[in-house]
Amino acid sequence: MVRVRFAPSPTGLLHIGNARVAVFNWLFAKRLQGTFILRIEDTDVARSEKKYMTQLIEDLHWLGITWQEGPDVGGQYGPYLQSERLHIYNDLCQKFLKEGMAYKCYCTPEELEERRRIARHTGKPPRYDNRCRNFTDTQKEAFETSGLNYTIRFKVPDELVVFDDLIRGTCQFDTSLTGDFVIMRSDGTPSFHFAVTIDDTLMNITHVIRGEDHLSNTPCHILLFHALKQKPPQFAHLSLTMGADRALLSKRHGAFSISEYRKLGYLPEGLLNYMMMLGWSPKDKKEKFKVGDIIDTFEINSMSKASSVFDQQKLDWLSGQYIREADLERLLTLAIPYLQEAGFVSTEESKIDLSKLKLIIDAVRGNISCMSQIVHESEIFFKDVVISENHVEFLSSETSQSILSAFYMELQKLNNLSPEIFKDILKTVQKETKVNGKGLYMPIRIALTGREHGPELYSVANILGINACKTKIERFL
RNA sequence: GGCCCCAUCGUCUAGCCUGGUCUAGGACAACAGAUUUUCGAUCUGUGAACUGGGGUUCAAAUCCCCAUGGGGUCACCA
Repeated sequence: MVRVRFAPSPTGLLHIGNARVAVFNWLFAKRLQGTFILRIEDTDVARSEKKYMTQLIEDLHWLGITWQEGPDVGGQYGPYLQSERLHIYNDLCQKFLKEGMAYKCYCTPEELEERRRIARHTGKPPRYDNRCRNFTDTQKEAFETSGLNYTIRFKVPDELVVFDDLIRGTCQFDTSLTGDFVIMRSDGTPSFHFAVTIDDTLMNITHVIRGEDHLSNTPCHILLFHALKQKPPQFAHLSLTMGADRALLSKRHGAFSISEYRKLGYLPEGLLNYMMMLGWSPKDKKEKFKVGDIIDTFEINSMSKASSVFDQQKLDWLSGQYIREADLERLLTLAIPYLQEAGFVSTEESKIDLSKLKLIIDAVRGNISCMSQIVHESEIFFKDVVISENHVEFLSSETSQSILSAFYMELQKLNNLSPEIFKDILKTVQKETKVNGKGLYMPIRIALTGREHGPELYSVANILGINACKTKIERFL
């Protein structure tokens, strides 16, 4: 039975990079009908916050990712919050200490930092020098009675660690180059390395799928698995996602948190699709695909080894594609909160003209990539748009005036408007003014909307209605 | 700096494992044309890449080595 986990630390918002790791874990589990587990690594007391965990769960659910075991749903291998498992780490640590696999280190953070600084300065690797490892008994006793704070470090044995990575193939590390690392901090909380291996063992994790930033940590973990007398799981290290500057994707690259995208009104299936495109592609080479359709073809070893650059433009394109074919009722539901916030429609849903709204959404959906853009696109239907000076000038030109007045005359003959009627009267205006194409449409578009871009003019006029059209044109005659 | 991973159009990628079918395919973006009597949307098309150097081979994007470049890691963060 395949068991995989996504193990974020609740120290910030879930962003594209992390979420992508969750997605591939989830996909892998689905493909092999395994179990997907959510484990929260909140051992960093200073930075972990409950609200981030809540948000993280919400964001994952929004994307459509579900797990069989986790802090919110329970499971037989719990608890799934590392902060609730401290006694486990502690017991094991005592065992390590007793068996001589670990030792107390009395170096202070300041000393360590200073030594690292010097090492870096002299071009040496900034690793721990294992100095507390071989204290004599009298030295140990002296420290013991001193009451000084200490951390507990793992005695890293010198060996050549070899493992097969599902994505990268055989990887080798010489651990004599690795310093003894901390497994228990002076405040009694476990370090990442320690907690991870213990939990992966106790939770029977069969495959560890994580970012490539953990590749160099893997030998440390394998050593710990050995110390725990456990067979290490299979590893798969995913390529990383970078920003446009080729630096690891992070907050400073902009709005990359999942909740941010949600707030902007991206459709979750679009975002999910995009994240899967980073490092993987389906056999049929389609860019747009539904998760359900590709699960059976997913092979983790076919994933790209090279890191990829996050491309907002492509996300926008893909997301736009989903909006174009989304169910109109669904878009309506999604759009209403944005329109309410903008003050375009009533906060009481019963007072909203839903059929008109649907017309509007259908008219503008081709021009947006996320639902929040509906506000800008539909503003022309709800507000008297301010016309810029350039446009005023443009509309007062001789040809513009002739078109506008001819158009107005035609409107006067009518009681109502439809896309067809609009096209008909434009035909008449064209004949009268001898202007066609862009020259004919642009003055009317600008007079009606105050913009050069927008939905098809006939649907704009149709939605506006005959009276609004008349008054808007009157202003420029 | 040591160690590790990686390297195809500007970007995401196919091809690489199992050399020949690759004058390297697709998508985003860019540009051009068509269509819409309109901008946009849509459709069609164009330009755009095997990092460099050595090998192996009849033949290398594909296998090997070196160089270069990028990234990661070496924390009482995860």
